[in-house]
Amino acid sequence: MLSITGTITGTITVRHKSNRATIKEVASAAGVSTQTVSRVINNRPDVSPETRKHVQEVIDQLDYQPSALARSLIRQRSYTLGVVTAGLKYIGPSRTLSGITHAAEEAGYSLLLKELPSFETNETESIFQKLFSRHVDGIIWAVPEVGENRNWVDPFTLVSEVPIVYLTMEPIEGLSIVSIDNYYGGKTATLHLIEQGYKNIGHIAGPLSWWEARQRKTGWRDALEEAGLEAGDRQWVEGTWSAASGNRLIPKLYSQFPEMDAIFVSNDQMALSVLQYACNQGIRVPEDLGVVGFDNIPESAYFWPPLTTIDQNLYQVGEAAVREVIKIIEEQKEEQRTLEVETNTFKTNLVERQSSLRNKVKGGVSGK
Amino acid sequence: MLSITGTITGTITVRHKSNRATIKEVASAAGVSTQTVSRVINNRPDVSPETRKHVQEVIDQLDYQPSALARSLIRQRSYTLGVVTAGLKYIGPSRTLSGITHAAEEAGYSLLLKELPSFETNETESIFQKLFSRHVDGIIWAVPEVGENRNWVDPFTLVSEVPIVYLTMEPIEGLSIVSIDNYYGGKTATLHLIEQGYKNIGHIAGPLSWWEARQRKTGWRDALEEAGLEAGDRQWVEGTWSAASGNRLIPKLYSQFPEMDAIFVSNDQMALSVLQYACNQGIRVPEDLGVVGFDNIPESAYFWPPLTTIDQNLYQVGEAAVREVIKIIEEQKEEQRTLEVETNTFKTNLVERQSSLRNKVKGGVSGK
DNA sequence: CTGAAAGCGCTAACAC
DNA sequence: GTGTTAGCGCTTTCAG
Repeated sequence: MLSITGTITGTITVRHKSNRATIKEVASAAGVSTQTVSRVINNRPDVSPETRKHVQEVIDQLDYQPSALARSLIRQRSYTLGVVTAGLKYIGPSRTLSGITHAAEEAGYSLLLKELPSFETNETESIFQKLFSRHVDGIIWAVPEVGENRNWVDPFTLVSEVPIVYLTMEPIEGLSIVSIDNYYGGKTATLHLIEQGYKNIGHIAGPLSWWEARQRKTGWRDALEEAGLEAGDRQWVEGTWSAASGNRLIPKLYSQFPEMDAIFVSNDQMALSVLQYACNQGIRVPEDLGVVGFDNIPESAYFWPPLTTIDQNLYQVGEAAVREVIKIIEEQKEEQRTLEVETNTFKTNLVERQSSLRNKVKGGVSGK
Repeated sequence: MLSITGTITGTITVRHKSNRATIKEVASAAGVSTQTVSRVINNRPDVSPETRKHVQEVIDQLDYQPSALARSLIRQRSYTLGVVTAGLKYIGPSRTLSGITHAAEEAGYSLLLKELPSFETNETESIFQKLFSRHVDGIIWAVPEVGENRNWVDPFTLVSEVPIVYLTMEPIEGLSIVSIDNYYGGKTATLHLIEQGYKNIGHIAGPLSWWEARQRKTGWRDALEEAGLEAGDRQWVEGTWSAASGNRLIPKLYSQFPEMDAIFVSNDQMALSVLQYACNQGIRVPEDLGVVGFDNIPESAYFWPPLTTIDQNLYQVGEAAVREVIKIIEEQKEEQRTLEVETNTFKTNLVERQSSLRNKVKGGVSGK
């Protein structure tokens, strides 16, 4: 899409002096050695109260701020985490990132951010190299597992360089992983529909190259089979996560599976297009068709009818990842040897709204 | 919301060696001085072909990667940009950030990310200090102008330290700014409704502490007044951007302004709740009520009816900000004196969909 | 073409 | 308590 740019150019005199005071300048201004200044800024005990006070005054006056770069170099510790993400324009990755930024801020760590150009890229090696060259203390690999994108670089080789926490992937022994239990989510959604009395439950899956999409689909299938219901191949289709794909696929699914009376859709965007289709075709939701989505995007409470969905707390996942990686970083300082490697899995929550409540009294809009 | 956490703990032997090769090691392994290695990795001409080849082999063999930290220190140039954002969980800020990451990657710059805990915080001073202490070459202040959040620190003082590009704010002479023309967007939306023959056009504004919300509202008002239509105070209400607020306010607006036959809503989420309300009340859109939103979120094409909205290319804004700040960084190396400080303003685009098309033949879903 | 010396800004280890 | 020396990993003089 073309946009017109308006540019107002004004020539103005600006000088970037960039005259940050150094420890040396502070030292000579205060008439002490750099060492003493160092002791003051690091709150070391062995400085006389008067000296400390005096040095502190000079520091304030010169607006001195120690260089984190120089410190990182000598301490071999940067208090910086590398974060690798992908698809920031989607709600999921950015929610996760938000959890990461807050937890990192709280712990006093800075963040070096890289966004992969796509979910499946083979540039992962160079991304890691760039992060290593900036001496990150740890890495959070916040890229969902898609296709072979976990296999470009051997994770164990990498972990030997620096602690790494992986997000959203199939648990592997020896790797630190934080995930949402998507299988549980898919199962919960489907069980809910079964409880509501629906018998013929279809599914619009996400792209099956995604681990999360496969997990959700398996949850759907297992719930049906365990309830003694059919879960055949004609009962599901594979989407791309986009509402456009849902829009395209829902007629196909109906033609394959005409008796369908409920549907578990693998994300809220695609569920939205199902609601739109239903509205267009005069199919009543939830009477003729029960619909459950996944993600609990903020809008879903305002769809028509309000969408029952599976809430996943990705913010929490981001926070947990930061805490986990920092834990490993701190531990490795002490005992150089064995580490507890954990897999943290968060459960999802069912958010019941009108789109699936055939039995109960239909209320108004309910938030999450 | 409470989530159950499942933790699988496995003790495993992992050793983080972190044995990155140094230039010294490469030098002695290759039997040359560190200086020669430095020349090779920086592609300097004055190395004999044989030496270069030999050194390069040793580098490859040792998997040597120069330390960006040490380089930054000595060169007084980090090739790192500070990015300050807020509200990453919203679609706008993360789209902008995505544009920033891609343009930065392309230009060979790393990104240090900070997210403000809220849009209005007075911690801005310390955020800047932290970025300075990491020697960022420039800063992108990607926080929308809300309330007094631009006045915590004098921007001119800051700019004297390091180049800064501000996003989404009222142009100020001497500051480098990249914005969307929200006034134009609001005007375009309203003119479109006028062209469709609507006469009584209401408005749900965003929170007026936001510069963008004020601009959109002024665009709405001016469009009406220039067309000789009324734009009184009873014709608008102030929301919070959330769908919940729209849901709460739309009855109020109707009671203030019963003859309303169209509405310009300041974002798509609130517009969604208007559509839901209309559906509930049996108000036909677009026949009884024309609706135009703002933002063009991906879902808006799948609302019912599909939502006419104003598309703003925030990805492009992010890219432009990176290019602008890098331009200033490079320029300041050469001529220490005068700089061209620019204000870049991008126009918005009207995306016509069913929710406002009373006159034209109603088609199906139209994408952007 | 190549190496030796100095130093970016800071801190660890040792003297006094 | 405080200062001195050395050096994190690299690049920039300046000799040779």
